[in-house]
Amino acid sequence: MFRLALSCNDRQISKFLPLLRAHCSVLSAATNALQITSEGFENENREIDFDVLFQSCNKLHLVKPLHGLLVVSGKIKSVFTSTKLVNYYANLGDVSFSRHTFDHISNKNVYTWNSMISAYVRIGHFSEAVDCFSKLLLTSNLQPDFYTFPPALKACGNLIDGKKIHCSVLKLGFEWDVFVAASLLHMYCRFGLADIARKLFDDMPVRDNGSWNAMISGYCQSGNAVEALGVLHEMRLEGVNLDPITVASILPVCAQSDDIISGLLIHLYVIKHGLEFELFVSNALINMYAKFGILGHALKVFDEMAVRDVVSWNSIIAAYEQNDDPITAHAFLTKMQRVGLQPDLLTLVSLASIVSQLNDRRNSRSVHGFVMRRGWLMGDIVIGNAVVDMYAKLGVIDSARAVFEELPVKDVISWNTLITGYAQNGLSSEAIEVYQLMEECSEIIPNQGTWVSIIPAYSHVGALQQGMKIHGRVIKNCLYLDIFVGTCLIDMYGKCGRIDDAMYLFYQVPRKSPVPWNAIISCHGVHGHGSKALNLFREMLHEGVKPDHVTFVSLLSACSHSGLVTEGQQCFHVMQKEYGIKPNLKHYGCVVDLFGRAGHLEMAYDFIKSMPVRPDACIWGALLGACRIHGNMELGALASDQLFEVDSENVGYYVLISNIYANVGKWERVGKVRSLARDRGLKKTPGWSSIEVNNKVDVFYTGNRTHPRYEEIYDQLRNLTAKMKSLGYIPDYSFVLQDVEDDEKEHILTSHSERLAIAFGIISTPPKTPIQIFKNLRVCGDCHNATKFISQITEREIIVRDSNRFHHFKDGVCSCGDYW
DNA sequence: TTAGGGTTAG
Repeated sequence: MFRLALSCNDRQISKFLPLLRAHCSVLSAATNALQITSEGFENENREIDFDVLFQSCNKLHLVKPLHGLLVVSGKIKSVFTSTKLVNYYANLGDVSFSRHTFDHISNKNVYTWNSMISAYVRIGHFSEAVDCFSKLLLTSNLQPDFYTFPPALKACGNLIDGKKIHCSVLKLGFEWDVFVAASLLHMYCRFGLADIARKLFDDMPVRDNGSWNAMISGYCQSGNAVEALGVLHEMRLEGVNLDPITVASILPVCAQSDDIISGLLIHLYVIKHGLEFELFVSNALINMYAKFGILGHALKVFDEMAVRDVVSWNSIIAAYEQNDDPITAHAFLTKMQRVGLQPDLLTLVSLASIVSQLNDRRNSRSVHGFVMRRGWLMGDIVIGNAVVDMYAKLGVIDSARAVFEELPVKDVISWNTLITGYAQNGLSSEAIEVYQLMEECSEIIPNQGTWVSIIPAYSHVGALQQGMKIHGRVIKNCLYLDIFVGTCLIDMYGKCGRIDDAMYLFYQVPRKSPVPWNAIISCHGVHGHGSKALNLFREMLHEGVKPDHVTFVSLLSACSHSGLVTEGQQCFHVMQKEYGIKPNLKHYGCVVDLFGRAGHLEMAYDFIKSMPVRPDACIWGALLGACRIHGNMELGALASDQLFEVDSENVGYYVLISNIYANVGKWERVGKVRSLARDRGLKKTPGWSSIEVNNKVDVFYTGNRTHPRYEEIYDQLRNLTAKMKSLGYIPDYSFVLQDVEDDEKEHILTSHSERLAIAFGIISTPPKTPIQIFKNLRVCGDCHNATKFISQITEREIIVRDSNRFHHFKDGVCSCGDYW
């Protein structure tokens, strides 16, 4: 409309005015004012009274067309009037109209420029604001004033520009203007030069609340929580009262530094000084309580608010979403829409997480569509990353990848999200590939999140050498004392068989939280060092660290791997009685495993029957696994019946039960189970083993003949088998699950993936050096026996990690004592 | 007649 009006000639305009008046005539007071003004416009060649015009046109939504008419006819002579229009459009959020207006003002003054700069800043278009500021300096003959600097300082994107602006401030003598000074303080803090800010602050002749707030929020935004609280303390000592802005700045600091006491005291101050009905304050309180996990307090603040904006709603939604209550979070979202508030970008960020927590694949598509239709996916990286994360968590990793590829800008979090997505869906090789692609982008600098996502992927495929390289970089970045990175490294060394290194690292990292303890206990567990795991648990208690539910999973599983039945039972008891931890299905599964592995199959079954919750597939799976080890076909059949009722999709269980039948030669039943699996469209997970030689991971599938050195590998295996037999090795055909002749059975056993990997290790590493391999499923019993012989013949230490635990072979024996 | 310092995020 505006553009249309600009292209009108005088005749057209005079035709348009009566239409305008006719339109206005339906509205009384405003219309009168408009009528008088526009008559004045028509009859007299004088400047229009814009204030009157504004008031009336604003109500009628007619500012734009009138503005067009007035500009064209040259009625706006005063630069103040036209600049006012720049601000008018900016307040409407229509910065392109502001710019259009701005560009048509021929006699701009500094007020005009200031208005344009701050219009850009207000909507966050900082680079345009900086451009505008530079043009003011370079192309106009005007000088900036003290209104120009605060928005310019807010907009500047780097320290160099910031310092230039500071010079300009000094030259013009605005340094001690409280507004300009606060902006300078904030700018220096933002770019990590808090000491320069502090010096300026100390030198200020006059300080107001804004100066103190700038210091506090500056410290806070550069991550210096302690200093921020320090400034707050000084402020109190000088008798300055906190205003709503101080409170809204400091509350996130309390949350960030986990300082509940300060948070509560500030809330008390808020109530005492009547600040509790300030919107920003309430919103900040909700967020703080949510971070502390005190949802009751967050809800109380929310309930008592007289006015709520979209931030309030987003905050209460995120509070529940981030505290594992997606259902309540979603209920708030529905309420928010019911009161007529439109969700914004951050609402959708929460919704993406809610949908993935609810495992709701159908609605994930709607979220994606909604975000795309609004154009947010292309414009904002946070929502883009949230959508990638949503798909990854739902296991729809191809969609996650597709969204990732389409993001116009990718930051380190986008990459970390995708790497974690692959790793957590068991696709470690893909995770590693993506990480390597990321390393090729020079503009992306890996951070803590990157290490936490890539280290587990390396440890999953047993790439110790690659993992150690990452360890080196972590040390360089001083992140080795970070609890999360440290724990990943402990886990990696443990899973790669380097338990001493894991222990060394464990004693370096902070150990106040149970997280690193859980990792080291679990490491000892999978190595079959049950007593050591129990000792570590006692040490943990001695150091005053409170165990959590994960600690007991690690501990129970450690006991079950080492056959410590009594100790395991005690742990299960202590967990409930002393620590008040209600057992979940994982704990129950460990106990079933504890009894089952030790051969107490009836005890395991009785335990399942006594459970207060419905057993899931893992529970029956544990019993079935135990039946496989101890060859109990009857109980195995019972377990599998129950299993297929709760989970008929997991192919592993079909394999287990068919193994039990094959073991006792019931080939007919084997055939039945297999065809059942086939009918349900399930394919057996192929077994593979991997080995890392010279920084490269080689993967072998059973019977694999595609490896470039396969002939040498099979030669090596033939030689070994001959030597093994002379030492008393007898192949155990019960591990061959096909009904074939004995010759063929021996060949099948020899080409199991674990044996191919071991043979490859023997031919490609120096004699007598240790070999470490990884198997994705459980190691086969015959291979276990064979490896004992191989370790004796080759005088090598052979470490095999399977999906269950470690087997450490040396001099013809295994550390697990054949208990696994 | 324009300005500072403020709450939510992957």
